Amino acid sequence: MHKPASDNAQDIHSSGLKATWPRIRILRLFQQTTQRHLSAEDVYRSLLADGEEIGLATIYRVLTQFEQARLLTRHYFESGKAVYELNEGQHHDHLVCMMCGRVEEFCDPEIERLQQQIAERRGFELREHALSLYGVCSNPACQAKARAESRG
Amino acid sequence: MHKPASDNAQDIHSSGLKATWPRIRILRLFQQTTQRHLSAEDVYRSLLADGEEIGLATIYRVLTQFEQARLLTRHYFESGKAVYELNEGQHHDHLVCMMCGRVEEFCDPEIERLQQQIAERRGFELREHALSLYGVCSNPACQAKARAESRG
DNA sequence: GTAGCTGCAAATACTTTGCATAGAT
DNA sequence: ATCTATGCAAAGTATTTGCAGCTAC
Repeated sequence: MHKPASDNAQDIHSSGLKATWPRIRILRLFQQTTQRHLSAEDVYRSLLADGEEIGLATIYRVLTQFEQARLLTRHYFESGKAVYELNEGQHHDHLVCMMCGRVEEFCDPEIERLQQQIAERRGFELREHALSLYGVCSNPACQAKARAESRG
Repeated sequence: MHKPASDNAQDIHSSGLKATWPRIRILRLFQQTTQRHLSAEDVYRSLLADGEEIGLATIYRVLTQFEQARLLTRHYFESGKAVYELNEGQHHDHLVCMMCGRVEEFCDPEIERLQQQIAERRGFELREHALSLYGVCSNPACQAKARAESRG
């Protein structure tokens, strides 16, 4: 049985999940989109725009399963709603623009080391962490918006 | 007009809010409780247990106002629901036990400095940040629970 | 063939809002 | 007296679940 080079069905299958069409499409979306961080609603609308009508309930279920299978990771970003991103093994943190919502990623080994040290010193066995920086990005539109808000 | 030494009505009043009974009780709860981080529901139940029946809607409104007035700060802690804590001016980050939910606070100037540096380097004007470490605390019950879970 | 998956609709959890009444200054 | 706050109930968003039919293996 031959499979296309970029077939993600294997990734799904090796997580103990059946390689169904909705799952293949959802995973592919994360692999191909330029917008790395997507909410359930974002996924629903993206697929719909692509001609795939997949029920929201299914999307929520699949995102949860993918997170448990460590294909995706989940974040909250102070927004009260979850966003997911492709888990590519390498840990990283986030820098979020409060004006346009753009998210950049970074990883600072020194910060990682200090975190580990802090946890140890307090008798915690560190399992994971979330560091998000919020600010205003270099886009002039964002800076203008920020000024307008502070006047507001 | 005299007021008791620890009267928090002033704090409320100087934020442009009327010093009403619900507000006084809610702020006092944060000032006196040992559990620093409370959700709206937590506040509702604490006050109820104390004989104060204050509507949930009011609690949500007051928490939002207090946050805007910078008397409280809000966090999400990856839980999908907001928790608030007293804002005592000094910034700090959080260390959360994934087993018992206990939250410790810490502040590491070196991490703060590195964050600032990372934001600058990418042209972001840093406004705020959230760093939460998740792990298992030193309580033996938590460690046992962690082992049980990993056995699945 | 069968265990596991999907869609739908209903349920749940958290939070916000409209409106009439009550309260603070 | 006036402007604001509260309580209730209803609406809104985000997410989960029960169930009957469909699909991958």
